[in-house]
Amino acid sequence: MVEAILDAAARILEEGGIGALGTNAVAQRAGVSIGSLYQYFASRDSILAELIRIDHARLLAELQQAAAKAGGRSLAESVRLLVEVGVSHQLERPELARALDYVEPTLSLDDETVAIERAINGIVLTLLKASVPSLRGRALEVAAADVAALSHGMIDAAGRRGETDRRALVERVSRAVTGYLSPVD
Amino acid sequence: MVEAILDAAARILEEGGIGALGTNAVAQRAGVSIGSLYQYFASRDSILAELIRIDHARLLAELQQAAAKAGGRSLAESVRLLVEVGVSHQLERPELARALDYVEPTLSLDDETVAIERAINGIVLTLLKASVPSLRGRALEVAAADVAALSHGMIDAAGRRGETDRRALVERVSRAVTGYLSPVD
DNA sequence: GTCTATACGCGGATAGAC
DNA sequence: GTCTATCCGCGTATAGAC
Repeated sequence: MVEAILDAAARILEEGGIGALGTNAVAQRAGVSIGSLYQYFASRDSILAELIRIDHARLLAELQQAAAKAGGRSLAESVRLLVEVGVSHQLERPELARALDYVEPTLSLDDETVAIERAINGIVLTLLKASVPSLRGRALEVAAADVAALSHGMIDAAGRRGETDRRALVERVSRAVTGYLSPVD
Repeated sequence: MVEAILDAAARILEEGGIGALGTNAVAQRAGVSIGSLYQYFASRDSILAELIRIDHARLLAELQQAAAKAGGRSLAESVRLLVEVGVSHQLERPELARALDYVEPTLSLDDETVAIERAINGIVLTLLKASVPSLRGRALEVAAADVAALSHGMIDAAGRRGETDRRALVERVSRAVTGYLSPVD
């Protein structure tokens, strides 16, 4: 039931954007009544918050796997592994990812989601710390934010253009990241 | 009058996001009645479209100036000049820029706005064509889209974090762009 | 637990007075 | 041309039957 509602909400989001996500639409799409929906979700926003939590949790798990695999390898290889995760995650459902990205800052997220986001940021920080020792303190944090933002920007734009060649995209994003980092080193 | 309405709409957008932009709110903020508003704008969306048109026209004008100034200089210097324009444009009113960015794809824009966007893209294409001769055809277009997207991603994220040091940001974005392009050359 | 029916408010848009 | 008043539809959320 909860599953059906979240699934319906995700589909509506990627087809019509945030403006199309109404409780009536979700209930109808999920094949349940509006009354039943409100037994499992307190509000429309709580549906969105749950979608975000699940999405981020999946991303974190994939990143942790990739980070474990990257342990000890070169910066270029490590970057590639993490970028692969980001690309796959975003290109799987580009419209959905984009809609969630937009709405996320406007929502009050629960503690668990906040913790997940901190953990994701931590993975990038750890990688940079290990691979680019000259980066420390605030410069390290800025660099982590920058590589995340430039990767995300490129991947999101590629998704909007309908790009489907993940290999090529991974290649270009990895190049941008290492290019950004190399003069620092 | 038109001016007052657009100004009010812009302020509401940057304070409350797209969800707060209602015709009633705009009219009240502008100090005019809802009836008068509808004499100058056919719908809520037409207000948004006009905001976007004006914003893009200003950006284009600034980019054209920068491109003229960049003529003949090195790739690094040319990139820096254009990035400076992008950073200044976005950091002037970060929330507004972000809201317009999001809503833009969902609107049906008039021909003039479309032409402006093509012209903006053309400036980047021209720069890359002149500075990186090895880029041609589709690879050139992809590279232009990539540098625009990675710049925009970094600048937008910096704006969201409240970063105000434009020099430092210009420096980092320029580094990312040239880093992305250098292995191609 | 799930349904139908409905209350409630809000936002877009219009009518008509001045 | 600008105003006030209002219509209308939609979306959230709830009440109450089954």
